[in-house]
Amino acid sequence: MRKQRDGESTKEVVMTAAKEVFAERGFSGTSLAMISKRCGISDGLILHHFKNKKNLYRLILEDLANEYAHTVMQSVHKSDNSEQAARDMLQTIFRFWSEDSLYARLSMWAYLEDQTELIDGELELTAKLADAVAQMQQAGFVDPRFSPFVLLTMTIGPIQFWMRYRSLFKEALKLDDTEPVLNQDFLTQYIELIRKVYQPEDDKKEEL
Amino acid sequence: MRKQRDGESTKEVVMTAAKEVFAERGFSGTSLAMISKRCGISDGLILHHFKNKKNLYRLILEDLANEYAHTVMQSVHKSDNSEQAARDMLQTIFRFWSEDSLYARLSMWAYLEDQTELIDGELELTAKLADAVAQMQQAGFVDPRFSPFVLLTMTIGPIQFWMRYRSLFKEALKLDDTEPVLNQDFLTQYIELIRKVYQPEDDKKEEL
Amino acid sequence: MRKQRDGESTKEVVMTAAKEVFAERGFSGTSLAMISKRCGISDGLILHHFKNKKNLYRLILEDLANEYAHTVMQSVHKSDNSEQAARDMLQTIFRFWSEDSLYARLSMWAYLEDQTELIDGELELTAKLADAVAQMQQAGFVDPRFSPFVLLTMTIGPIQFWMRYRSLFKEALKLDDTEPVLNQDFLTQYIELIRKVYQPEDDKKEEL
Amino acid sequence: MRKQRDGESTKEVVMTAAKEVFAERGFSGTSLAMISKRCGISDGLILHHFKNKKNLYRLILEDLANEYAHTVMQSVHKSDNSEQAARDMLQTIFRFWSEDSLYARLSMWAYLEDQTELIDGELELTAKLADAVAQMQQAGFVDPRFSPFVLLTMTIGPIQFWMRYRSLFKEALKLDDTEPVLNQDFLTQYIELIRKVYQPEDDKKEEL
DNA sequence: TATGAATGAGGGTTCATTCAT
DNA sequence: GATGAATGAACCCTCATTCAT
Repeated sequence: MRKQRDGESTKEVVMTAAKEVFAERGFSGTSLAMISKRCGISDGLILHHFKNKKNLYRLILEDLANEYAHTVMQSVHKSDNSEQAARDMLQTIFRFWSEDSLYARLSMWAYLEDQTELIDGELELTAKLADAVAQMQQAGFVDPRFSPFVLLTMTIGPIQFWMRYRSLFKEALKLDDTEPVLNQDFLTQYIELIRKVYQPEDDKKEEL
Repeated sequence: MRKQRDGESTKEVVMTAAKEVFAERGFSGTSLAMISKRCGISDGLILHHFKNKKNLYRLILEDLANEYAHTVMQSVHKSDNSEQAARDMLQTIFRFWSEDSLYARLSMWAYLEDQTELIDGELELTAKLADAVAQMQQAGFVDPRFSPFVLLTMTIGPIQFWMRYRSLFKEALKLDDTEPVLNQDFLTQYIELIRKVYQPEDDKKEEL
Repeated sequence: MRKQRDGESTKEVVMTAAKEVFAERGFSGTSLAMISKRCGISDGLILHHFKNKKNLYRLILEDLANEYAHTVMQSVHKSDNSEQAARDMLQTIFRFWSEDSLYARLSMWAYLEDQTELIDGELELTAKLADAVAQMQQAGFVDPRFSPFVLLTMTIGPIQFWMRYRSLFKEALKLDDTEPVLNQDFLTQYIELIRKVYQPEDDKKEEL
Repeated sequence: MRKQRDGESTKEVVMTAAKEVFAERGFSGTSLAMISKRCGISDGLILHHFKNKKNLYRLILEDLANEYAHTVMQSVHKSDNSEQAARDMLQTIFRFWSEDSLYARLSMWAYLEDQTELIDGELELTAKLADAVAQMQQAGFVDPRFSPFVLLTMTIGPIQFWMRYRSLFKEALKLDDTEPVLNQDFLTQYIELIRKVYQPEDDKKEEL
């Protein structure tokens, strides 16, 4: 029994719980009863505040999409085309995907369940990132032979893959490191490889 | 009405239909009625053959895992550590993920829904692939500074990412090419980039 | 937000809206939310003023019953037993049923839903009308062979039937007239027929 | 628990019960639970056989409409334009409305709840009846000054009105007769009045 | 007076599963 | 092997009503 009568806080409590459950079981695997149970708020009240299940889901996805876009965008804006700036941006993206597994899972669910809200949020972001890459190409920092979206694919793809398969790797390869160590290890090598990927061929000659 | 009394063929028909529907809507988003409708076999009979819904799902995932492992393994075994062999293997993997979207989707569903059957199938495979990479490192074909599992991540991650986001890229970057063209285009650049990733630093010096 | 703090006007606004919705969808087909939406007053406040849904319905029916009784009664009282007076009364009843479809519908709903308030209102009225008919019989204006309540049935029954089926007739008989024309047309013939019904047999002989 | 496994009989049982409950409380006032309770068949099974509530309702209305149309039509076809035949038809209609109150109530509910199935059934019938009246007018049996649909209104309207208000009359006029007696009494007078209504003016002259 | 937060019951419907045929 | 009748639980949602503000 909830007698606080504070709609705004109730909404927040529900959304937090819902975000978790939706991340765990997806839209159709989640019942209002589950959310209700997790946050102790009757499903009737949840519907009262969010109209219906789909709408609640939509709001959560939008929320998350904004958060992601905002975080990444900020690190893009701060970038001054220096290598360090680029490296920082990669770390931001990496952290977002790795630290908040909610986002990674919800994004996947949304993709599979044809819920386009999150995806739409990533659309704009992708265009921006591609643009940034193109600029870096013009500035001569990035290998110009490859199209920006292929480079982006080479950049973000491994991060998502890593998030999904790291525990599998641990098992398959009988690695003993703890996950944070593994993560750090991966990140170091990953950044070095990304450097290789983006590096113009000319650089190598110069390096010699 | 099916009166053919042929259990085996019935099973196959059901599994084919179920594979499609499960790939589209996941486990909890799929009802036996949907499968029944798609293959024209009463849900009663489906249960008769497969005991219950979960079991049907499990069988499908196992089936698929075997198929994937078998296909990829074959291209690994044919490999003679030459660069061409490596390139062939990448194409095989790429084709598997891109041409049979069923596998890509089911694999994702299984991951999200904590259904380990598919993942287990990929486990063994991953170990094999990592092993192959290690051998290539020892043979001097692959940059030895990176651990095999990071290299694998750099290899397969982009493919999966591409599968999922290619239509998004098309929209975001206002690309006019048809999807097959886009695919081929990507594959070409991707292979070149992978070459860059795997290439030992020494090679570059030699190249000069 | 209504902050007028005028209970009386609020009540009226609610009742007007409620009357409409109840007339359209009956008691169990109407929700407080519908009424609330139509008049812009929160359902909490509606309950505050009317205690509960049933009570609101009851009040509306009573209201309407009074209005009907009052209107018809007036035209009965003005009657001086002349044929013209009788004709006027018929027109009054006809107009009430045809022009204010709210009454016709609510009366039907009330009957079907075993809500006796309206019916009770009509009870008293019916007795009065029967009495009037009896007096006209004694005065020799009306065929004395028939009991007043059968005559009333022959009088009001067709009106209600007409209200309900006129659009059906229009369609079934492919009549092109607009509804007002159809109504007027019907009324003219109807009054003539009612004259036939009430007319004492003797009159006809006299007519010759 | 029903273990008879006879779909056809189950359907019948459900429809009989549903017809009663729908007649009592209308569509939106009836819950599947009520029907389920009355016939002892789980609501799940009801839906299994009838797809959904609306469909069940529709089937019942169609059923009833057919029955009514069939009954009345038969008595029309037997008619040989004689007065006796016409009288028989009236009795048929009267009996249908008075004996099976289910029809009267369901027809009213359907009208109010905008369920057109029953009404549609009556449409065709009305056209047929109007046609029959027109023929009798041409044959000189019926007063030609009135349009058939007004005459029909004068005929059927009172019957429906009577069904609805007879108990009210009993109370208002303090009649002591039992309802069957009252019914018979009404029918006799009603038929005589209808005779008056249809009778051509000429007849009266001839009568003299 | 007026709102809207909160509840619990019940609405129609879907669904996996069992079982008689 | 094959069907579909039958069930009961769960699902999302609506609703009348209560109550804190």
